[in-house]
Amino acid sequence: MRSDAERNYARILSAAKTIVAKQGAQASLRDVARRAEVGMGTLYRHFPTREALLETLLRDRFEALAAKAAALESARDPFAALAEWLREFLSWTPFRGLASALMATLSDQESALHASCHAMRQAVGRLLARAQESGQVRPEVDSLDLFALVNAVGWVSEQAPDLAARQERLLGFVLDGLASQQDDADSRECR
Amino acid sequence: MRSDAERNYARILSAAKTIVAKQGAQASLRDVARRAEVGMGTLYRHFPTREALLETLLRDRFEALAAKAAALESARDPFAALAEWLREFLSWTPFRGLASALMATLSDQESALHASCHAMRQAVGRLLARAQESGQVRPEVDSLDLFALVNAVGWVSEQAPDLAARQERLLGFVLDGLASQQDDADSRECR
DNA sequence: ACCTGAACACCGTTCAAGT
DNA sequence: ACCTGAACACCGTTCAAGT
Repeated sequence: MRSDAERNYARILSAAKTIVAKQGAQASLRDVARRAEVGMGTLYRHFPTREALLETLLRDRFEALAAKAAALESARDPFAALAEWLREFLSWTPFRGLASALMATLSDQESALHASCHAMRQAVGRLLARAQESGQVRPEVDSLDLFALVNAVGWVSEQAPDLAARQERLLGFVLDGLASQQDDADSRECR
Repeated sequence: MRSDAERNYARILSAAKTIVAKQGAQASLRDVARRAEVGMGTLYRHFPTREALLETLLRDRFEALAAKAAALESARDPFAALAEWLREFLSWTPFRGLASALMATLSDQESALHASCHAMRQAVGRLLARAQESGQVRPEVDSLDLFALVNAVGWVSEQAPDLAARQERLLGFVLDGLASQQDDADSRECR
């Protein structure tokens, strides 16, 4: 990579980090180029799609989360390990629209973000399987359910500050819903 | 209302219904005006904001859902009644972005959609209270939790067709999470 | 190789000019 | 009273022209 290209690449990423944090995933790419003091064509040369740019902003974090999941595989309590990973996942909210961007990667197999997410999803899938083998999580739950629900909680938290404040609570409800149920529907009536 | 105004109002609504169903809540207002064969100023005269247009598209349904909730207040099983209302709520998916639009009304007290939603939220709040009084739902859940979580499930369903297919399943998990829990965290371990 | 920025086709919003 | 559509300031994307 030519030195001016390398410099521009770094400037764009730095600008994008700021602008996307402020404006969300739908931030103006023109604003990014302006802040990076770079022509629009330069931005497109380095990041052919908006998604490629977001992927570069997110990649490191996904790798870290995948590593965290791998580490938690040897935890004593598989359910607690799963819960801890999910809390960790939700604790990082780099910009509005993240939940939506992550869900979009499910359909779009070609995208850079899809690849970036895949290892992480595999790793948390193993955490889920362990929690199911130990009988703590309902056997019919799969990793898509889990990924969808945790992103749903993340999405809710993006919607309003007072909902962000409830994030742990809401995750708790969802986790209890995924946990093995001891009571059936009948016993719930008139207790 | 002058007769040409009345005609334009109806044409705009009809066009909006089609375009918004296709493009979602972020549909192009220009496309709506074009399809209605109306100038942009006419659209703005009748619907000063995008939200006002959406509110008019949604109002009847919200009233029906509020009425449904009121009717379910006298049901024998309050938990089943709540579950039925939530399924009914989720069964109607007029366009992408609905969940987001509904959540936005929470912060924006001035909006037309906020008013439209309020009666419905009150009504389902009473369903929730009944289910709590009967001991079927955890006492710490409030109606904002419930509204957030049901919209979260609706949002997930907007993200991909195979997630829409899981909507009932996901709602089931969430409902079980809100239901009174018989087991505590310790008893979940190594069962 | 890489960068620039004008060009193009869109968009939301406003408002002078019409009837 | 209501309607029209051009005008304005944006946007994403492309690409001829430069170095």
